[in-house]
Amino acid sequence: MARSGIPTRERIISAANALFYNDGIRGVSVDAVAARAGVTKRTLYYHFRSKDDLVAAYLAGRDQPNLALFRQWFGEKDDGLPAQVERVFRNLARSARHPKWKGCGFLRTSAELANMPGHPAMKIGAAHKKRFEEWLRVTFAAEGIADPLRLARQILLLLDGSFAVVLLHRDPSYMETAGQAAHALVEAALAGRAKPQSRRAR
Amino acid sequence: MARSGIPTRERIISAANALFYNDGIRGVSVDAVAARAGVTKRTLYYHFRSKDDLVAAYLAGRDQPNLALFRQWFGEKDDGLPAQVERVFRNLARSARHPKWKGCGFLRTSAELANMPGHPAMKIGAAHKKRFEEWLRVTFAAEGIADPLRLARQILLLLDGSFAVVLLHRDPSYMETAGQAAHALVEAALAGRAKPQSRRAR
DNA sequence: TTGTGTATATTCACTGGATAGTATACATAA
DNA sequence: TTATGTATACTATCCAGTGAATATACACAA
Repeated sequence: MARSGIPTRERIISAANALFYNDGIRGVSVDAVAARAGVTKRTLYYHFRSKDDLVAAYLAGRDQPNLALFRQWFGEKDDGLPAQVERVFRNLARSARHPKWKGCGFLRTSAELANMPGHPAMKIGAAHKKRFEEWLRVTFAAEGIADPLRLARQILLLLDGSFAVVLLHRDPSYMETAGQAAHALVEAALAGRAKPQSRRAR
Repeated sequence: MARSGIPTRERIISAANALFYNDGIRGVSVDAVAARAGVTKRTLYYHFRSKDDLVAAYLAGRDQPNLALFRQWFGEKDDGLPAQVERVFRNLARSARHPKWKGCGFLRTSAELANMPGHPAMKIGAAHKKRFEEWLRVTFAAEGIADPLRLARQILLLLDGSFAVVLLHRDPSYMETAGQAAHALVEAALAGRAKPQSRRAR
């Protein structure tokens, strides 16, 4: 049972989240996670079979909240597809200005574990990005865009590119540049569709 | 002096390159680099002050060859800016199909060392990407594109995005998708320029 | 109400191995 | 003989994972 109100397992994942996101996987010891969670290492190993298991749980815990945030930014206003997509980038730029921001946890973990393609964390990261891509694809398809998967992937590429570039340069304005590119690509795709559907033009 | 023809320092950097690129920075011990270079650890520490110093040398050694490769791909044929830019992505996709490919060493290192913004490797990585961006900008400016820096950054974002995405999904076709997006953005920028300069249209 | 068994949850103390970096000495060439 | 380069052997620390015991909660019988 938990010492505080929050169950032990949740506290461990929360500690892992803070530490892994900030310092990377190999940069954080299991002892450090246990200490931050206020638990002994042996307790941690009661709840998680191994460090790899803990890493997987860390990423799994970021999946839904992340997607929800993107959907929220996108849906804040119904001001047309190009503007909605661009708004995601602008909000991301705002997040990236916070000093604790360290890029995308999924991408950073996959970069660190690139030599272990079968690692559970890699699968969770890939699945997360696929879910994001699929959400974009469905959204674009509903607007009658001719090749919604291609456009979804192009937006994803700009998004993940901006994670990488901003992490390197510490200059969030790249995210606004990416947003402009995304705006242009979506607009061009809308202009090329067969019959305008359901939405007034911007 | 070197045991073989190649000087010791070069052999160490070459060993570091192979190991760090494949397994990441924290995934490789100094002992492993020394062993691969056929040198004792003490010798390594004669040539490099610390592991961080070695990491910096590893990245510095990748800077020019990388840029030269991009320039070569771009310049293979003079078939118009959009096609030239897209060819870089297609060649990159071909590289990415090799089993030893593990993304961009600069981006992966920056992802791993994201919590050490002052690390020399971060500065070298940032400088490398800036040099690439600047080469694109100059190239675009010579073609009379209105906002060459913005276009250069958008191409860079697509490129680095494809590094990240392909590393995660192990699906190089994303690079071709990125190339198509880059093609479209360059073409749109060309269409919008004031007066067509120096080059026949495609 | 009290006792008892059992599964869950947690702790302390430890192991075996890896790791970054060093003290010291030896070799070789200008 | 002095600067450069290389080797052997060492230190101090950290780290993933484990063995064995203990504590708590709860179901159920007396």
